[in-house]
Amino acid sequence: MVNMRSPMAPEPHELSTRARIRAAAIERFGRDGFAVGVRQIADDAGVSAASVMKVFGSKEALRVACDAYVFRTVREAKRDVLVEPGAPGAFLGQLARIDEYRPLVGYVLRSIQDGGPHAAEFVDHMVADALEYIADGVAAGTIVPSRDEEARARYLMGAVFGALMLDALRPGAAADPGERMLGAIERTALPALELMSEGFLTDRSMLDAYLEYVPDPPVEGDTPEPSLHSD
Amino acid sequence: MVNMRSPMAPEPHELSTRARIRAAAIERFGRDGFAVGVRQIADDAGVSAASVMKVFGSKEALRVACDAYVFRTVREAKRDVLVEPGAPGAFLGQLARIDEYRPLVGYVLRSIQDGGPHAAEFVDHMVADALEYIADGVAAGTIVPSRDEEARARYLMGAVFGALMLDALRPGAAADPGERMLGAIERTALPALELMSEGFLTDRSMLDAYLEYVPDPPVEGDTPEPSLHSD
DNA sequence: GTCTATATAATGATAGAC
DNA sequence: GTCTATCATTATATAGAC
Repeated sequence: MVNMRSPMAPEPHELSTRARIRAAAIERFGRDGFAVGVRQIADDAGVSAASVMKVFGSKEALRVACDAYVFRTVREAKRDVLVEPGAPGAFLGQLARIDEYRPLVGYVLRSIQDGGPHAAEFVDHMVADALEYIADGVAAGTIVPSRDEEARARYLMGAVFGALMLDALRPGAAADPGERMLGAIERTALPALELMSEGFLTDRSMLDAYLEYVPDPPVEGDTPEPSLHSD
Repeated sequence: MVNMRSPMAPEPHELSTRARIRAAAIERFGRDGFAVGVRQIADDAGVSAASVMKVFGSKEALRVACDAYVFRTVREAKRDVLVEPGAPGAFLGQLARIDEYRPLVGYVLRSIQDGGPHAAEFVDHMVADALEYIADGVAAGTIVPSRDEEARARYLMGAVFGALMLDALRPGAAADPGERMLGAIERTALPALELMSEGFLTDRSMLDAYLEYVPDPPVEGDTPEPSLHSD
């Protein structure tokens, strides 16, 4: 295993004040949203609100620091995951470790829910990454090609975060704030895998009707005819 | 056609103060989120902030009134849509009318993003409705059955709202706040229909691996065997 | 009923002692 | 560097004139 420590605790015995505040902020922002006060974060970190301002300068600067840390850590984690080949066993093995990244995923989800430029950057980068992985799968023959790969990658990203968002709203979800991540994956994995493996509609009449209604993809740029058309 | 007027303007020539404020609040809440101030809503409605408070009592009460109105209107709209049989032509015909409901959909999306009990109620009801429609499709043979219908209905709802959420974040989306709804549908319909009609993975090894990993659905309560099973 | 003016509470941010 | 105490702003909400 490449990385045993939790991504939230770079030094278990002692963290710098800056790192401790940042970890508390990621946790709070992810759990309660960005409207949470600096005093709450300061309390969680065991310092005063004035110290938070001294260290980071402003609440916005604190958020930017959280963004940068989450962005970098998630990126490294994804690289680690992709070192393993895409066999189903490895896929399931990674699932068991995802709880370590629960605060990070919660932060990203909150950022997307909040909207704004921070979220747009997160999303654009994740969509770009997903496009690469999906292209590899298409080339390897494990993934069905799409008429608009970018739109599909974006849709799948939206499905992932939308499922997490709605799972957090299910009856009795607010009671246990620590549980979320793995439980949400488990409740989401089955329908997602079913949909991806077995589909949803039994025939293509809806898709064909739409393709006739809009012959070429409504994307702004290019790719009007993917190479896989055979009619 | 059952309802030609926009659902936001019950009386084009003159609205009551209460209805005018409520319409402005739905628009603002949906566009900018619930952190928007009462002053902004009052300005949009052409009244003072004090009048808003006089009429509704509090900002929370205003939001509750908006919730109730949106909930009721969306419910009526869905019933109108379902009067038509589920043919692809009717489906596409309804798409052309969805822009009328853009403020309502925007409000619901914001409510879900915001979280809390309001959103939970919206979602639970929509999932329950989706369960019915999907059950009809499964019975009619147009929809593939699932091992956990409720989890799938919830996942599909999450995919819809997640796609809308991410579409609002795409590069250059904030510039034209009025465009959103139909454009988002168009950019989302193709990958959604592809996924539902043609699937995503070319074989079932991932799904089978998951089913071996977790043989029975991880739902908390009941419905291990819905009555529509025929085995 | 609608307004102006104000009360009250919470926020981000700053000053200055230690 | 960290704290207590405070400022300035903004939010919801209220009081009272017209």
